[in-house]
Amino acid sequence: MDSILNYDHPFVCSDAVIFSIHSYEPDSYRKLPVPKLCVALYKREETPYKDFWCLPGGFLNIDETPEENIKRNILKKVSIYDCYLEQLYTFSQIDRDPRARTISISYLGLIPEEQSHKLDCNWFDIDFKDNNLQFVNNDLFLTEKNLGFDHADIIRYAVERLRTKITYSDVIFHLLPERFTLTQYQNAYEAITDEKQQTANFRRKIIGSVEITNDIATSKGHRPAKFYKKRNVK
Amino acid sequence: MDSILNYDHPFVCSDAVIFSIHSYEPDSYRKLPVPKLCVALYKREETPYKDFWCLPGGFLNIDETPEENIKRNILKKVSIYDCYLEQLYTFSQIDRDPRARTISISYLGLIPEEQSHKLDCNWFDIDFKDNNLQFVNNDLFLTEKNLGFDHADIIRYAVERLRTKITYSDVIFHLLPERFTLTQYQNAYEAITDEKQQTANFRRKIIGSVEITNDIATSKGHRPAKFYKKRNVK
DNA sequence: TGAATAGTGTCTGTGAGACAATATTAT
DNA sequence: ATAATATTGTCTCACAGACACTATTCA
Repeated sequence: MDSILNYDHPFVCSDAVIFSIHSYEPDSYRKLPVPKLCVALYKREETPYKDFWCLPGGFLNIDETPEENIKRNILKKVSIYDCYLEQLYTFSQIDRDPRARTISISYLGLIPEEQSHKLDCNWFDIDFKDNNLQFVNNDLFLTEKNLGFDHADIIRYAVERLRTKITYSDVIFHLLPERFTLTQYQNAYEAITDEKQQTANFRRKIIGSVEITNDIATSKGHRPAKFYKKRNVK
Repeated sequence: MDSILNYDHPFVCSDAVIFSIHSYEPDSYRKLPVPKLCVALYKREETPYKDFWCLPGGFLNIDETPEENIKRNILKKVSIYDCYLEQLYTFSQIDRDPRARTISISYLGLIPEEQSHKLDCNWFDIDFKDNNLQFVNNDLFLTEKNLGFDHADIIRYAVERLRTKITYSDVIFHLLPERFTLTQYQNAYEAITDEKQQTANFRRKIIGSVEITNDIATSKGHRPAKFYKKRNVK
């Protein structure tokens, strides 16, 4: 037993890909009409990868679980104190960290737009150009090469997981407010898949997962939408 | 940087849930007519969990990847030198190993029946009683409590993953021989899901994933089945 | 009234599920 | 012929996709 206790073993860390949807209303500071899937990044201030943009995360202490660790680190690095989180994949290329041998337990996180705007955190819209991700925050434009470590790989993997998962689960509700219009729902879906849906078909597909409320959206110059909420029955 | 290099950090290990399908032909040493999903276990010879049955796995060295590590350990502990493997989940309860703080990167493995019989390895049929797994190898009967560590949790998780995955992917072919009858295919599917399929419907569902060969099975007293193989086009 | 967005109707094809029937082999 | 397993046919229903249509608000 003691023999295992002092052999040279890898370090463990966590990294989280936290997504939100940013809508950019026409009356917003930007004129982009398309809702975008976006990700929370922070700029590293130490070597290695100083000044590169990274996913929030950090080294796992001996007395904490990876879930506790990632929560601690997303609060510290992107100011998010609460969001949906699920384990994604464990990345373990030998050379993924130049400081030491590390493996990273990655997490997928989701947070609704309204909450995301309240945080001291840099959100980057994700553009899917060919097969390469690009990241945009106002005037800041990043490619995969501007990200530290293997974090572009992790984000790519997280996008795939999210796209798959919205087809058979309810996770998309973690990106929506408590009450939402079906257009908001469809916008979120399209932002994730990067594919337009036909409204009538889309609504038939998802109508069973929501229930209508008595609230009605305010709008200008057109018919206002009804608000829905997640249906909680199985 | 050096500061990270000597802090007390968790150990990393791997564990593999390797499945096969055992058919038990009526002329076999057993009279069970139902094909069974089974899992490769070995009996631990050291503390902790001495004499408990465990998944093959071991501690990750500083210079190997988890994939290399799990391959090394399944060869050492259940004599499997080659099989399909994919990462499953990383288990990390604080107290999962009484020796030290460890996290385990788990893998899902699949191996066809003919290969499984050639190995020096104990295969346990899995019975799904209520919500509790039971494991049977001839006269040996195990419940979840006879397994070491959190390995019953890991097996449970692996079964779920496998059940989900056969509905949208081709992984089931890793449990079948190169050439197989559609009855073999259906048997494997039913062993995994623990649910009977209607043959006509099942065949229509999967017929696009296979192509027929010129070979015909040998059989006694009834119509022989045609052999199929995996269709390799996309 | 018209612009703008919300929301619905209909047709078609595909595929799953239930159930019944036919086909082919060895004895 | 019969037993035993392989293999196919038919009907129904649910749902996805394409596309055209109607509804409601404010200016």
